[in-house]
Amino acid sequence: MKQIRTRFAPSPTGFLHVGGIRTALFAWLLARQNNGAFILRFEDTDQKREVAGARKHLMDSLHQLGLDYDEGPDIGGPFAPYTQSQRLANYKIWADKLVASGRAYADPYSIDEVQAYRDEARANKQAFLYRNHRPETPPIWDGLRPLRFKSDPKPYAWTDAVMGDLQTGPEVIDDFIVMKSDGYPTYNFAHIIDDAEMEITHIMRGQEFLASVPNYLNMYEALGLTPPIMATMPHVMAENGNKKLSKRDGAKDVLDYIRDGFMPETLRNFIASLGWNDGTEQEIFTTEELVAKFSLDHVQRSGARFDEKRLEWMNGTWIRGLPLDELAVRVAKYWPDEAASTSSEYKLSVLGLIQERLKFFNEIPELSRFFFIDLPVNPELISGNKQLKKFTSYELLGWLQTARNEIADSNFSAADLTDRLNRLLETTGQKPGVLFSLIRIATTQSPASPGLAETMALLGKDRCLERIDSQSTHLA
RNA sequence: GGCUCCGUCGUCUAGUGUUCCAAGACGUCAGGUUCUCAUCCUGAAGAUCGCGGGUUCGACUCCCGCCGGGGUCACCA
Repeated sequence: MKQIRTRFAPSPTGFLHVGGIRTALFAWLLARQNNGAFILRFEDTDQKREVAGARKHLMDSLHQLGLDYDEGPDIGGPFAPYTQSQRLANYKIWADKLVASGRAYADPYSIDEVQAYRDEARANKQAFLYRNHRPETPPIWDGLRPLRFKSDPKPYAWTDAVMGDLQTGPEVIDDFIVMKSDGYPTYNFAHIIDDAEMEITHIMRGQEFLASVPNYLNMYEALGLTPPIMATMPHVMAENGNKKLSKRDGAKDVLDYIRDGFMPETLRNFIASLGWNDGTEQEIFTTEELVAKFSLDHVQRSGARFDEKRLEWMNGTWIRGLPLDELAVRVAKYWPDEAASTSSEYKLSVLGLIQERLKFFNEIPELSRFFFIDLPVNPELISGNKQLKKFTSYELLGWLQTARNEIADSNFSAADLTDRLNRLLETTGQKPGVLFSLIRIATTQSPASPGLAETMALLGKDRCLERIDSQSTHLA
């Protein structure tokens, strides 16, 4: 059996959002699952749209998501180069073939003339077809005019690995441009040549190309090539509205998610779940499971909406599933500045306490800051507390002093603190909701914290007593 | 407008003719776990399967029409 070869072929015009990376992920999964090859190719035939730094950014995105490619612009491979602007000679050969066989001709019209035809079609509420204006005696192609495909309009029926059986009539076939007047090929032509020369077996691409497929089929015929298997992915839609996810509408760079502390495992799991499932009710998939279970015929035909809440939930699940020491390695650069001088043992303990409430790594500073520095006393924490605001400062101060005395000679193990805190409930006659809230606010100056005893144990006696004293001074 | 794809809880999905007055997950709400936040557990609300016709003993599942949404009709990909 022929080796399965898939490719991801972006144009270096910007970053990759979730919709874009999904196409890459599916192509990667199919290759890995079949022991095939995954290829990266840059489609840079429109120099005007090129964005500086986009190539590197694209490769970084793939690397950071763990979608390693076997052949590509930077690493080469048996069919190098993998950048279209470096393959101009290849396209020229095939274009000449087309001319020689009478299947391509120079476009004699000016841009304005073609536009006039287009406007006319639009005014008549018809689809524009260039071939309705196909010149009878086109000039010799000199490379300065666009070269057009002389299409052979006919109906097509084909099978898309995702969409199933599809068919169209001859009215969608047209004389599209093969070579632009600047000497570069169009995507429509170049990708066909490259995929053939690079022996690509499966083409995955977005739904926006579906309408062009019959034209490609027509071109494959004219070139005497066998089309690869085509798999059309439904769109990933933006959270609001009915539009597909796009940079214009604020789609986020996948690298931003990585930067915010979403794990690659999560991203792979989540992005795969947008439009694919294995037919069961499983939600969490390791990448190994994804590779083993992925299949094109389980890819959804309808568009999927991107839901960031679900992403956060999934990342939290992945974070909780990680061994503490491994999590520590991953979050190393997410600690607040104030943690710089603390030991890794201390940070590991903090991490142990906040692991279960972490949704993404960037939340670490706000969740952990009070473990590293003394936050200023914030009176609103008490005045805004439903339980505490009913009491006078005098009452609160009294309980705080009682508490201070009780814990002053504790060994500050979590167990001992728990005992003493329980004892305090009896001596003060207060509910935990009152007493513990008070102590928690005093020792953390934060609206929320991990369990009180564990938090205090980790903070240590000196810090706790000092903070209780600061709070007391404010109440007095 | 032509062509084309899609249409199950707010969201992601399960469901390929009789087991579905439709299942799971996220989110939401309520309760429990000696404080908060989170986790975990329990429960609730939430889709007349876009609408209307067929076919069939039986349809979310097949067929037709309609409606709604998307895509495309570039010397962009």
